[in-house]
Amino acid sequence: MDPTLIGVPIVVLSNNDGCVVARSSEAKALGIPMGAPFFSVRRVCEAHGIKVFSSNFSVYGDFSERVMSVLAEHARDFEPYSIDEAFLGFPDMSEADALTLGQKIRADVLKRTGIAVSIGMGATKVLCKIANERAKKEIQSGGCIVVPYDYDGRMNFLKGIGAKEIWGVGSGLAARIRSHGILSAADLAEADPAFIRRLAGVVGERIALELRGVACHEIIEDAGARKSIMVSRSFGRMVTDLRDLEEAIATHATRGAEKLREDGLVASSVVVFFGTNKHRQDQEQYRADEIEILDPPTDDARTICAAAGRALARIHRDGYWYKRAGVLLQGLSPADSVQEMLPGMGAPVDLSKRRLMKAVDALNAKLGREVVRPGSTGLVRNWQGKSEQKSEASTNKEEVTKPKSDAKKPRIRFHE
DNA sequence: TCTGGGGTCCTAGGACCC
DNA sequence: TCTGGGGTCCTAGGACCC
Repeated sequence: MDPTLIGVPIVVLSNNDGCVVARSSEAKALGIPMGAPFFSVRRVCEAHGIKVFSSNFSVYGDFSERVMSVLAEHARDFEPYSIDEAFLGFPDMSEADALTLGQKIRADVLKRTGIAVSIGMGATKVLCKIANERAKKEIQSGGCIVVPYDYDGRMNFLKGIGAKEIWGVGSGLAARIRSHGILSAADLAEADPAFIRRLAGVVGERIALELRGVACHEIIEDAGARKSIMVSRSFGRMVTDLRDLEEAIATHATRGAEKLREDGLVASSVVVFFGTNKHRQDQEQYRADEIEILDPPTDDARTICAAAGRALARIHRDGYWYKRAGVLLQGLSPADSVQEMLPGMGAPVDLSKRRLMKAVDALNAKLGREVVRPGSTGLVRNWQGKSEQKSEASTNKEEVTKPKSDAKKPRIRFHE
């Protein structure tokens, strides 16, 4: 969006301008670590002229959709995996054809979206992920790497991959297998599956098998309905007042209810949680969560706000410096399923309420996010998080959401 | 005196991912 | 001073059933 940034070191920050969550290669070369708290690298950024941006998820979501739609054209089996990753399936393809195809897809995405992608190809998802990481790092690969199909070639390829770099192997699993001498992806592929099963459970066993080329993770074309909705934020500053906490919880509950309606779902319970700053061990710590049943299940912002408020009142304690609060909606089911309820299962759905929420959604779609919202969400909201370096670049303005198409939306979600 | 066995469902907590 | 947010899956243990 801004060609003057080509070749310039750049970092992008998490919500609340908290941590570094993305770095250009120039910023990586200057030694900015992934996940660093921004305050700990601010001086380095200033000293080297590193450009710093707040996150801008409406732009990322827009470009994600563009890239995904190009990718989907290229494969019969297509699984959007995250905002910037997808799995594509090509059964029975030769090694040479795979490389040609990968390069073709990469060129097509670049041409039509301006986004450079890296592509890893192999017999299983775990092998693809390893190849993709190498394609990203090794410029001479041209952005596309195929894991050798033959045994010797594959083992040679896996020798150079540390165990911790394997998809699905976190710090815990890496430490456990390391104590048994398993240091590389090749070591894990060679290990006895029954032994790995005992050592690392089915999760570890599947990873080991995938390294051998045995697919344990299929491409999931339809992820199905989601199982929970969470909305939470850190505060821009310490919060001590119950009123501020109430406003934040009401705001998150309102957004959660909106997400329910976007997906055509209702929730049967809401969990409220909040806590102090866990990084500040010099301060008194308090964390709490509390559930409130929603009967009948609902997507109505006012009902969910009221329930969340009751839960908060039960667990709130004065005298702490709070840093974060949120809301979790659980027990999700399709909204159209609650209309036929058995006797004793609660009051029938009030259709006038549904019309009201529809009107609210229509107004906010037209006039901008949060133009119409419950008064309990507050007016001043001095607890809100920081976003001080947001780029101007926006192809779909956050304030006005795009008109909804009738096409079924792929199930990709990301935080705002 | 003696007290089964097999199964499902739910939940909390942990690990992991991006 | 300052440290993100939103998910899924697996497992163990308890409740409960027949």
